Amino acid sequence: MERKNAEIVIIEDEEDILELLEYHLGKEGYDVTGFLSADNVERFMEEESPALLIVDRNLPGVEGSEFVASMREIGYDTPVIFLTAKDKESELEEGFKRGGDDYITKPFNTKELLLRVEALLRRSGVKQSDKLRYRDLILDNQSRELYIDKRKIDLTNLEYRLLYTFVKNAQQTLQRDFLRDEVWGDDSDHFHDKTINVAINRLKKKIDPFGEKGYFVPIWGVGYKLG
Amino acid sequence: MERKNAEIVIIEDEEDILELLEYHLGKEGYDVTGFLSADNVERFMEEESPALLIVDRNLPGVEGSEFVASMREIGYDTPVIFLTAKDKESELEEGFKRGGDDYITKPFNTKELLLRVEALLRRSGVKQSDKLRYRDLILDNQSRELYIDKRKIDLTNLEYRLLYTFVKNAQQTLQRDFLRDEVWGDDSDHFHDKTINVAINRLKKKIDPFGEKGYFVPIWGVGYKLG
DNA sequence: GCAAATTGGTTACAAAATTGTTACGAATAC
DNA sequence: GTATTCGTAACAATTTTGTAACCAATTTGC
Repeated sequence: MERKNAEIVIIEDEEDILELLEYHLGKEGYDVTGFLSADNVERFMEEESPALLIVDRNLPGVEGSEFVASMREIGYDTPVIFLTAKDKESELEEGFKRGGDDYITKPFNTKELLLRVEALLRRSGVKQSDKLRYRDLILDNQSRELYIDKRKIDLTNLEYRLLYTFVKNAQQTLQRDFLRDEVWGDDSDHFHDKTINVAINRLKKKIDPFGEKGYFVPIWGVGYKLG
Repeated sequence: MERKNAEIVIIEDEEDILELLEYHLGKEGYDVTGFLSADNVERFMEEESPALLIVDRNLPGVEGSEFVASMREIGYDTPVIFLTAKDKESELEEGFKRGGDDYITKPFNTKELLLRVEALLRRSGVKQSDKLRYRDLILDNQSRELYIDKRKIDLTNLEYRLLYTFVKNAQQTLQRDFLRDEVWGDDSDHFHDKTINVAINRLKKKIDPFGEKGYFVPIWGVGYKLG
């Protein structure tokens, strides 16, 4: 069961460790955002609702477990894995008591960290996000949104279904008949010649206003293909 | 938040360790049942539905993680903490992959074990009885009340369920069919077109009388999404 | 090569589909 | 019996999408 693409926030003041974590988690397909202190994390959480927090205990300013406690206080139930160099029993207890779910001591084994992240996401019931990618297009099928370079592009229902069909069948030439059945539904009796053209045209304008990317390549007499 | 009296099953073939665990967990108020092998555990689980399993990896007969995997296979989602003398990375991975939630190596620190048991019970337990947040909305699921900026907003039963469904599935586009099933119940034969619209409309007016916050974004031809 | 034929591209407009709003009354709860 | 809740209906407002007309590009037959 894959749960990749989940959004993970890391709060860690040691930059090399932060980078290491970002690298490994990113490679696994998680969407990682790193912070060097807890300062702006609350605002970020309001906006993004990440699925998991990895928090260093020993942060500058507010201490890690204090931050988590205050998050719990105001109602956030986001799963937390504490990270710490210290190994003292009292600190461990404090971390759990303040709402931590797991505890990993530095230096940590990367494999174990990844396994614990996965296990915790599984247990806390994070919904698997299914995103489809094609070049710089990211189709988030849960929110039914299209992102290009992290920018959200509004699509109508028809446009979304159309683009989805193409991305789902990337590398293939989609015949007009296929598109009609798949996107418009095969019950349509009178199907105008240019309906597909116009729809693709409008889609093109939205995702590539300057016509420089050539997403849709017409295959003459057949249909279209992603390019 | 006390979660004592929870029923815990321990499967451990070394009798002295089993006794030690039974003693400490019992002292904390848990209802503990020990097994020396996985043999009769499945039947016990059918009868008692324990809240947590503590499973030794190195059991006589069926290996611990195999047992857990087979439990998962037939639908049990009971949280599992593995216990093992071994510390090899491959075993760790196998344990997590087969559905374990946590991993403690022998000899273990009793305090840490108790903390991890508590944390896991907390996480897997009363998942929905807490507070749900979305932006400035706080849904207290115990009292079934909505707070906005610490001010209580009275909602009807339907309105609460509707809002709950949205907050529970924030970031997702909820299709009309889904909302009908989830909020109104799937037994409704004649479901009027506009029922959802009107309900959302009323909810909107209550939580955002001036229509300045845009909580509900219509997704044309699909449904609604929190915005 | 060149013109005719065929297919795709573009634009504006109108129809169609969907959502928003309000009022009314039946059902339910108090 | 009164008040609240909620579904229904009618109508308004909005958004989307198909159609048609025309232009551009490509292929085909000669």
